[in-house]
Amino acid sequence: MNIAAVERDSGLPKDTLRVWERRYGFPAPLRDQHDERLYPPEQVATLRLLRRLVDVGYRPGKVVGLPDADLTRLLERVSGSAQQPLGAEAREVLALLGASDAIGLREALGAMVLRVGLGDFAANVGPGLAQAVGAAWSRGELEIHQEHLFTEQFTNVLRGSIHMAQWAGAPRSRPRVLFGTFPQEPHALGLLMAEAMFTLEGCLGISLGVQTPITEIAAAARAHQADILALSFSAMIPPSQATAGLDELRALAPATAEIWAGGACPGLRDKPGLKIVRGLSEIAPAVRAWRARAAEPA
Amino acid sequence: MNIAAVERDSGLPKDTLRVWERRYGFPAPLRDQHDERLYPPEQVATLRLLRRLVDVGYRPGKVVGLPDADLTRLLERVSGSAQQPLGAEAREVLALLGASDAIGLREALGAMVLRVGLGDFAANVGPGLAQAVGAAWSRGELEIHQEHLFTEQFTNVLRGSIHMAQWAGAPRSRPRVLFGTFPQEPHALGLLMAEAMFTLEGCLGISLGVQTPITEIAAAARAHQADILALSFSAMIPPSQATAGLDELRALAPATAEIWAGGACPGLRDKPGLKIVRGLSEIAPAVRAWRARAAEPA
DNA sequence: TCCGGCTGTTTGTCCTGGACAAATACGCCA
DNA sequence: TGGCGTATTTGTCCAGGACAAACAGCCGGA
Repeated sequence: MNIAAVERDSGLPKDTLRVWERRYGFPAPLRDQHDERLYPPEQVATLRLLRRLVDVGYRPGKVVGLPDADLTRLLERVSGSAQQPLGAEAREVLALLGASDAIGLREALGAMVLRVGLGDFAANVGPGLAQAVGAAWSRGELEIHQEHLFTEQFTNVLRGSIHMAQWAGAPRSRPRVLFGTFPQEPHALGLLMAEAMFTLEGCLGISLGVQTPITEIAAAARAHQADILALSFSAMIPPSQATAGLDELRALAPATAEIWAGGACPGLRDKPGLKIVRGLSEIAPAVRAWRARAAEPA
Repeated sequence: MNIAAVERDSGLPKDTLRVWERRYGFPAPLRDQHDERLYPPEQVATLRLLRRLVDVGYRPGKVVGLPDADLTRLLERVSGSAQQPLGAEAREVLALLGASDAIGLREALGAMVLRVGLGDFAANVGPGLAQAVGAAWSRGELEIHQEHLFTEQFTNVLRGSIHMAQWAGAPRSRPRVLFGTFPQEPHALGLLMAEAMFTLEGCLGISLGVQTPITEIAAAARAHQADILALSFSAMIPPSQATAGLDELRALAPATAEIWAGGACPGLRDKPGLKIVRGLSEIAPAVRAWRARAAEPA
């Protein structure tokens, strides 16, 4: 793999890959006949581990260069604290994915929504499933195509449920919420789960889908007279980019629109005009608080 | 805007921005107190125009450095030649997008499906709408966020219709069809329209979503015992990459699985084990032919 | 004991200018 | 007109230097 492929795969910018090599002696890629870096697959795998450790707060100088075994141990210590014993739902989903049973998977997910309700599903079960699938993938127990299958079926079930929720209950009302992700963020799952939570609260939601340029999110906020811009971040996105992008959006968006950011991206902080939503279950009370604020001055 | 922000916004890599400046004298960013590039907004807008011209085949050396008026004229010439008179549906959709009426748009698309039927919608109306929206965007009549809104609502309506179609009619049967796109191809619309056509023919469809690595598509073909691998290509993807990828997939996938490729990518050709589907309405007869072939040797 | 400010170190990102392979255009000949 | 070999264009890579922002560690005061 050449350096551009590794950048895509590991999420580490080319400059960082080169400077790590210079400073820490790792990665140590081979060279092709034209002296360009060629990364062996196992080094790319190690880089993925390092990326995750750095994301959770380890400093590169302390961990780059350590053998894989140590890195895995550190990661387990981190995720061990966050790791719950897998719920029955997660076990069922992993079993169906292992068997490549697409239809069974869709039916199982649909049944879960019906059993626990959309709110509980989107706020608790869904994130748990996504985390379990991601963890299984990073342990090598799932192939990429099985993760794709999960994403696809999960998306379908959630979209269908949101669609039904839009017609149920009271007619849609304010706040008008605009959903989107930044250009570097291709993951739609977090956005969809947030959309479900807002919809259940009776908000009027409009989604721009993933990977919308920041200037365009701001323009859409004006066009749709949005009250809230809801942005979703996965752990994949570098926190520095997320923060920089949020600052840029805050400068460009109308002052009447609040910006709410959430997701698995660590290191985000509240600022004037920017609200960090730490979990999906915070959305419902936050919407009620918004409505109280909106009613007050009137 | 610094160079990283411009890379995000224009889609042009940092290296390319610097080398254009060195070779063509444009962009000509200001410098901050630490000699780092600062791009004024109007240069970023010009870079977006250039990006689009390069994407449709112009060579950077010929267009970088030209004044904005010339670039706009060239862009108009490109989109003008492909322009057909707009149907009533397209005019309605463009009007709703212009008004940023998300709810009206969804209702209009839903009504279209009901009026002409899913098959006609997916095979004829849908591609026409997508083309009209793309053309309006390249003429500068639509903003990016309005195109995103269209994609999102179109996707929702189509997914909902496919979901209904799966429960209607005869129970799903072979061929088992696996849907996907190559890693460089992020567009899901073509794939969804194809999924609709196959579903209407009673096929058992399984989607991997977009941007699945080729090795993973092949692995999924085995896991799901797929009869047909359906790949979708937009005009964005370089034909050389598409051909190379299809050859690789043919080599990796099980011989029992046929590969069907379709979409707006020019220059694709039939080969042994590879079928090019030139239009969505070809899918129905092709599925019937597959079934006839499958029944014959038995 | 805890907290806020100060200082030294770490780290990511930017810089220049050079190089070359792949893609594309061009000229030539059949 | 169409196929083929050569010339040009173009994107991406390289090295090694620089510096600001983020961070850790220390210290003194409440």
